[in-house]
Amino acid sequence: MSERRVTMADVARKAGVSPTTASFALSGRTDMRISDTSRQKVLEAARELGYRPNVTARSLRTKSTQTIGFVSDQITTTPFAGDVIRGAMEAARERDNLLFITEAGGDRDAESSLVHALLDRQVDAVIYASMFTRYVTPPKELFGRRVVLLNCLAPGFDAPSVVPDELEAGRDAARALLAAGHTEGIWAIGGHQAVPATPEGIIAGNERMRGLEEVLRAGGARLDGVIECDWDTRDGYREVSALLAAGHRPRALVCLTDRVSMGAYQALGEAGLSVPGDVSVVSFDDQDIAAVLRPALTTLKLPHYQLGRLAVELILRTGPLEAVVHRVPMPLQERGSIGEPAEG
Amino acid sequence: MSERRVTMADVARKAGVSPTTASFALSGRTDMRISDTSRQKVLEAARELGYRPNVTARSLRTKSTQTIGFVSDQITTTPFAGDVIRGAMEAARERDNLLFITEAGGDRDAESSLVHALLDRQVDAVIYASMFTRYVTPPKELFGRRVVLLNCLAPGFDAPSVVPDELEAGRDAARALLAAGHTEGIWAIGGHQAVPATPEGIIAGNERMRGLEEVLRAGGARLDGVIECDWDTRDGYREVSALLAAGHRPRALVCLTDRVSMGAYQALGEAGLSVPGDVSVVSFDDQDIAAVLRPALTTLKLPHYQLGRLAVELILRTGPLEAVVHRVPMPLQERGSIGEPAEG
DNA sequence: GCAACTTGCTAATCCGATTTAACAACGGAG
DNA sequence: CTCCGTTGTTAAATCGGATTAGCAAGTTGC
Repeated sequence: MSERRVTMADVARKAGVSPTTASFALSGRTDMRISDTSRQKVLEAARELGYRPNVTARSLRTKSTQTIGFVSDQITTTPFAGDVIRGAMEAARERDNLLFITEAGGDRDAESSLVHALLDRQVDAVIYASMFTRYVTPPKELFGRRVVLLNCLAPGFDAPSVVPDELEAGRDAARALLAAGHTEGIWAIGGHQAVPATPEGIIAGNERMRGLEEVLRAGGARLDGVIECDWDTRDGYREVSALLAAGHRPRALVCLTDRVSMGAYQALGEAGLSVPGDVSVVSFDDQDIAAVLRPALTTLKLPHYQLGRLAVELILRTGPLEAVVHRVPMPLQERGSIGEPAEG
Repeated sequence: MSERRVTMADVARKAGVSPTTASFALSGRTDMRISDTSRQKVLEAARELGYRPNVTARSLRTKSTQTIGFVSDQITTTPFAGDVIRGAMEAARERDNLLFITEAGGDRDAESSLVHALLDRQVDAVIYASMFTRYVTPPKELFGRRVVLLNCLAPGFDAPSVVPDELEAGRDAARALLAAGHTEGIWAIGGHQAVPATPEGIIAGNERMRGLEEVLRAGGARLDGVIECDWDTRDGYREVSALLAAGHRPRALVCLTDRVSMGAYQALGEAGLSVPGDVSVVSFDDQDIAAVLRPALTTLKLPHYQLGRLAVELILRTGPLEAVVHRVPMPLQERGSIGEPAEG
């Protein structure tokens, strides 16, 4: 990229010392004896020439490129991507690292090819990311490499995972309802089980429900029903409409995702029921719509930024990576959709 | 990253030739005479050992890292980011290049620091991107470097720009209305001028209006009025409500962005006017909401993916980059919001 | 039969750093 | 005065490839 860069040799020449001395002076190693005067001369020369080390050349010897590869199935479409990448990027920058961002689009061959491209560039580690929490099988090229699994799990693959703490989020949803006084008339919309159209429910849905049921039961509250459905707005609308049409009068809805909540709002509105006056709603994910709904939705936020950040922080810790599952808290975004139980 | 890689020396040894011969055989250069038998032996050995060249080491000599840096002000929040990056990434992959993605968050110091980090890693070129079209001053570290400006303009800075063709989009909006028979009762909402809260209007707003007015006039149509306002949903709602309250009865609205269109829909709905039966609406940007509004919005799409793709394609073309402004067409997304003029 | 070319291959350098091994110069101990 | 240990510095090797220069062996031309 044009204009010869200043090299260490240039600095050494200007300072009147050998490249070796310049190297030691610049790296600031104390185990090699460099006089203060030499060190000053080198530092001064480097400053004047605007010297910056060539990371590529250095890495040839040191084996460290201060570079991390990021491979995901999808970075576009989803609201997930931006914040995860920003979290990873900021953590990387704090330690003078840079990120190669790639996307395989779910294609195994593309994935292998991308991992090769990353390894050919000697990345120090690879983040293997999924856009929703699920089980994955990383490409064989990653075996034995320094890898962190982001938002996914791979039993048998020797690497740490970083995932949202869905179980605790389920508990927190229950606690939020209990704290507002809800003990009956509670329904869950979206259910434990994933149906094919909602693969993101496989892990998230199950754990949210487990946590929810555990704390409700311990708190002496009752879950009147669990409605299984896909995780889209129309599903929430349809199921809640049906629920009301069947004569049920819920006091609180636990919607397994914000899109379902949005559908629930529509159904409740049509039935003349207000949130949270007649029915409280607590949700999960904190997607964009959560804040713009009226009333704004109380929801347990997927900690995208923190997931990205922690993945990089693990990588940059010294020492080998342990195959542990790190669960990142999903903070409760308290907004206006939970109230006291309606009378009657 | 663990496990010694296979080097070219390994391949040469296995093939029983010198590293030099192996290098020539593998690079497939025809100007160096290598016998077919030697070439075969080398290729065979490389295949068996699973040899892959070390791009980092190679770049030390060749000066090319097959790596491009991407610096933007913001990659999160905005719907812009995902598609731009995907376009850039896919174009890069087609030519065996990888992207360093960085975000400066509008901070000049961070920007300089990031550019340095990129240059230290010997990137072949840098894409300097803005999240909305505007004039920028790239950091001085980029002077004399191979740079493409994405979605921004920098007069005096010797680099090509890639921007949406807003002027032609304005013309196309006019053509779409003319084609449906509209010649009067046409109002523009969002105006030419940017107000402080809507910096993205500075360039986009002006050019869209210029194109619109030019073609409407040439087509014998009349623009009844231009309403200046910020580019948010509430602004569209307020201005269109006011317009109707003042007794005007528009036949077509040209909304300068989809968010304004959404507000206009609300105002029209409240006034009992239907789209497109009573009032046609044409818009710009094609944000997520455009497709989910009822009726779905006919809008001129910001070509994010194509912008990213073209930026990389320019960089990967051989030869010097010319400081030309490349305008990428904004395709008309024909949906349901334009109809024949209402009788009246 | 000998110079002039080809052909096929390799030794040696280079790219820009880091790191190992060794070498002067000096001071103190014996 | 020699031996030895410090101290400060540098020559040389190394990392993994690309590239230049040159060297043998075989062909061709006359």
